[in-house]
Amino acid sequence: MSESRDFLYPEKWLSKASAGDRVAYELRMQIISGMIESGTILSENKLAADFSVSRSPVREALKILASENIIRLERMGAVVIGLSEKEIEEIYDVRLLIETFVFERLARMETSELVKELSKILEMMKVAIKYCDADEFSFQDVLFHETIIRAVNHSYILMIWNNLKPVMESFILLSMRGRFKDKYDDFTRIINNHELYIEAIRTKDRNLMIKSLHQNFDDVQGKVEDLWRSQQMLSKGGVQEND
Amino acid sequence: MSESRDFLYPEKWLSKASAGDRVAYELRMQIISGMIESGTILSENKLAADFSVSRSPVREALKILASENIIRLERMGAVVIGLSEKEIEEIYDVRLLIETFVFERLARMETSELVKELSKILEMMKVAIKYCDADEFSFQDVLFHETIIRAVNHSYILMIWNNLKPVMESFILLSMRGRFKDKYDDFTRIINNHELYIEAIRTKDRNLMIKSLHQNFDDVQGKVEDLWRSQQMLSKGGVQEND
DNA sequence: TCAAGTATACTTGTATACAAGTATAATAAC
DNA sequence: GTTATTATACTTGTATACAAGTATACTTGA
Repeated sequence: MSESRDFLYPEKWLSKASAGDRVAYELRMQIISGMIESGTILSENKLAADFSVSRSPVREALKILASENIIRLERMGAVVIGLSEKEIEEIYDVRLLIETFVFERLARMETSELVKELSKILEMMKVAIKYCDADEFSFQDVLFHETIIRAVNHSYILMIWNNLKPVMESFILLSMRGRFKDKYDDFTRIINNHELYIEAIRTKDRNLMIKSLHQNFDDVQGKVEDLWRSQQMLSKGGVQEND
Repeated sequence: MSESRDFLYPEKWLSKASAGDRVAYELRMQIISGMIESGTILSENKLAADFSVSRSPVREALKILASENIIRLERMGAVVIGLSEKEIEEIYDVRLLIETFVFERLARMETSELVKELSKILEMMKVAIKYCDADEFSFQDVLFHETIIRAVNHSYILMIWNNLKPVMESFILLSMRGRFKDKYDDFTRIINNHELYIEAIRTKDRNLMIKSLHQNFDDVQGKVEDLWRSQQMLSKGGVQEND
């Protein structure tokens, strides 16, 4: 296949990565981009040949991708699941779940340091836009949310994030690369939303946070209704001291 | 070390497991039980020798345990994290998060089949109690919650569960084994709580579900306050249609 | 032409070998 | 005695080899 680029995943992000990680990152990009179609059966030997490595790192990569739910390990071969609309919605459900959880914790913490950190990342994002660097922009975007999540110091919430992150990162990366071509003005909206998010954290305004979070999802995907449905789910999560 | 049993994890649950899985299951039990102390540095070679397998399955096991957050892979050796009070609270946070999410979905579904399934599992639990089979009881207990989660067909929520499950299972297993010795009457309470849970699903009574879920956590751990704190977190998760 | 059995070319899982890197300990220089 | 350097015994990551199992295709028999 004569692709314009040899690797979909930014090579400079792989400087210290092992061969297994490299295979995982690249394979993930190929799956999420649709370059490898859902339903395809992957063979360890074939992948090893394609990537010019032995089966060991390939096995490692397949285990990782299986834990991320984008492939399914079966008796014979690994079946590609990929990211359909359903999966993307589900990822948003989970992001909404954990970021809402995190926000509740933040509301009881000193957040001035975090706000400063986030502002810095936002500046970086602006620079990335200025120089049309989609990859850098995506990196900072993911970092923005990771920084918020890390701030509450919750190892099992972080565990969920770590499981979700690679898929999200790949998805955002592909999405942003597309937008830098034809929807350049989207980015001012994205920046505004992130500013809203920071403001929500600063003032501990829960509603503002939910709003900006939803708009952020919106920015990546362009769908609204389902997200607000999830949000309604959470809003019904109250219990009126029935004890 | 002259333990009364050679393996902590029930061997009959490992009938189709690979050597890597076996090492993971057993190592996890040893870590969670405290037999291997937090801070211990595990060596691949030493573990391979201890378990009489090669490094390949050991590496696999360490990767699994690292993704479950009970060890941390570093440059030289794997450092045991284990389950302190903090981690247990965090696991409960996550369970509360996902089971609440799941319940909201269930509230909009036909649940008669699920209720029937859960009733069956509950019967099994009763039999396990009758015959003092702590392992079987734990198995059914975990299955009970997994059945509920699977019912909503949400692959990314299931992904979180799959990551959490082994640690939970081990923890419950150890906890229940202890109770069958000295706190036998705890089990009638546990059964009651599960009946409450089923009733909550049947009648789609959210408050009842939250109540029984908390009592269930309570049953495993014996702590209340922190759980109700988490619950309060969720209850403040509402948004008043600010759009 | 069709059924049954066998052969073959796959598959996974595990063991082992090796290369490259890192910490510890022992030795040498001062 | 202290510091610097070398040697050694670890470590991880990757490649390769092999055993056991499974699906496909082919052959053999009717």
